[in-house]
Amino acid sequence: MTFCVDEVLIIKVQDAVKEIGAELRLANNFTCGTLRRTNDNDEKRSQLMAAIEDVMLGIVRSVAEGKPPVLTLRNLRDWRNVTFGDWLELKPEGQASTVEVKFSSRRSRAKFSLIVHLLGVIHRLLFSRSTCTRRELYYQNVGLIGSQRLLDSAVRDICSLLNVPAWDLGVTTTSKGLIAGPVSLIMESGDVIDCMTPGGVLIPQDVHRVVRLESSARFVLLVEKDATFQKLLDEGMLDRLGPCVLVTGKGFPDVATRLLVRLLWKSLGVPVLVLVDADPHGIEIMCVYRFGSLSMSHQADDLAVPAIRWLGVHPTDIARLGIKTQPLTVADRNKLCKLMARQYIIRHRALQDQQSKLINQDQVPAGSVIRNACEFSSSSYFTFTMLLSHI
DNA sequence: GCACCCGCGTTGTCAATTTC
DNA sequence: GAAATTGACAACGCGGGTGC
Repeated sequence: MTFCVDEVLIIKVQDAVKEIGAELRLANNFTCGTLRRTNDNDEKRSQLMAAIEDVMLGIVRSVAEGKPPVLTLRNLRDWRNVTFGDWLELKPEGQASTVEVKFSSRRSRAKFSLIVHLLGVIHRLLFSRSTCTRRELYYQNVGLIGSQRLLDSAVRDICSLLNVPAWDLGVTTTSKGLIAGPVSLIMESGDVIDCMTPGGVLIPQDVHRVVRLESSARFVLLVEKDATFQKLLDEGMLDRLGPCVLVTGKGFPDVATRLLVRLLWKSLGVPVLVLVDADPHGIEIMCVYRFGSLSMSHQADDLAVPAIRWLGVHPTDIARLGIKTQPLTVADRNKLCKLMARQYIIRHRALQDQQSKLINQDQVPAGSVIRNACEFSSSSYFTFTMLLSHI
């Protein structure tokens, strides 16, 4: 059988785009999307500062009345606290189970102090219209915070308490994702980030300040690993697949990457395809992009892209493509069982079937299929092509 | 007052990744 | 290899409630 790799790649990706129902755009037709109105910012900032002052006043009142102050937060670690529509969503106050952070309790006193300290820092950030990364916050007061993990947890709790995303509070995370392709990000400041750069560009950590996108892309392709991302660029896939945008979160995607993918999908209206390994972690990474995560369930409507299409590698591809495998470990099986209990897997029969297949065959690919496929030896290139032809 | 149990918070560990 | 980002879970210890 003669295989023309270029044609298969191009035709099959186009088929996927058509199948999803999006309109294909001609290469020179630019799509523009306006994302946010910046004149809302001052009003929102004032509201947030008032909300923080209310929390502080509540604490002061408790102390004045001789009562130990308590912060009541929705529990962000309980799967029973999220509902699933198109993505994971934290139940509203009154319906979600809560945790109480009490100053009177020896266990939670440190957390209480940290949250109050951070509320003060955030108030100053809002007042001065500045931003700060979590890492910067951590190093500003290592003694009080203790560990980066505690800080992350406290920031998430504050977001849940105030019911706003962290970027609205001026707290950002250092981004690690990359983007490449015919897309320009126009920032609030007027700066333009051109992503048509060899090797891609680092996704800005202030994605929330992107006010406009311009692109001729017909689809967005998410890849799990940076090695795959670089290889696809080196092989000229941006041209060979047609105008498209490549994005990688380098493993589990950070907030900025997820936010940008969501913005690309919403503003350009193009299909989003994802390429991950056929192992429990690959599936979980795909689910984080598609449905959001538990601990960020209070911000999922800004981060989840429910229209994402799983391009592969599917567990059903393992036998069909003759991929080398190794037995599932106990940890793999445990991970799969927990994944299968999640609402989004239960609701999506196709995902459930793929996971069942993985458990039943008791095999996962040996090593990274995606990475190996992108080494582009004649046989692995064939494997990669077959994956795309499967969509 | 003591023993027991449950829930919660913290810590450690593991998974993916890259950079230095 | 260490340190950084993200995700999750298990184990442990402590506090508080309950029953005797």
